[in-house]
Amino acid sequence: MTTGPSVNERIYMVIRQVPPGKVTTYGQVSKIVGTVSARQVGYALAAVREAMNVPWQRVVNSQGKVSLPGSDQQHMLEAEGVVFDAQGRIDLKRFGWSGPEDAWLEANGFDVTWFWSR
DNA sequence: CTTCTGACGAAAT
DNA sequence: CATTTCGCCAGAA
Repeated sequence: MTTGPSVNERIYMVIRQVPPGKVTTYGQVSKIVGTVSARQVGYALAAVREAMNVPWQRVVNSQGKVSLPGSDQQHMLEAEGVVFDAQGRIDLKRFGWSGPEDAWLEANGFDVTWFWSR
């Protein structure tokens, strides 16, 4: 039997696909990975360390707000070109990530069904 | 081994 | 709009 990537590793794989200047949400990542809840994505991000090369700052909540008030998350995103409004929210229509390509999903063992039902 | 705790989201109330 | 409920990974003590 094959021991594939752990749940957290799968979550990191997806987040690493988010390009600079774009953001994704916990809910979006959970749907792409397919087998995890948004909460588990939060758990995974909490375990991220600098050496993992995971662009954790590009993951915001469904309201378009940063998850870590008081951190440099907002500044890091602004440095990539992401704009925040007066309420500290990001316009997901403009900066939201479209998601990985079907080819990437299939090449990495992810299910593409989430894409069909969007 | 057990218990605790953390970067969320959607629906119901 | 505020609050509650459930979902159930991984590391530390």
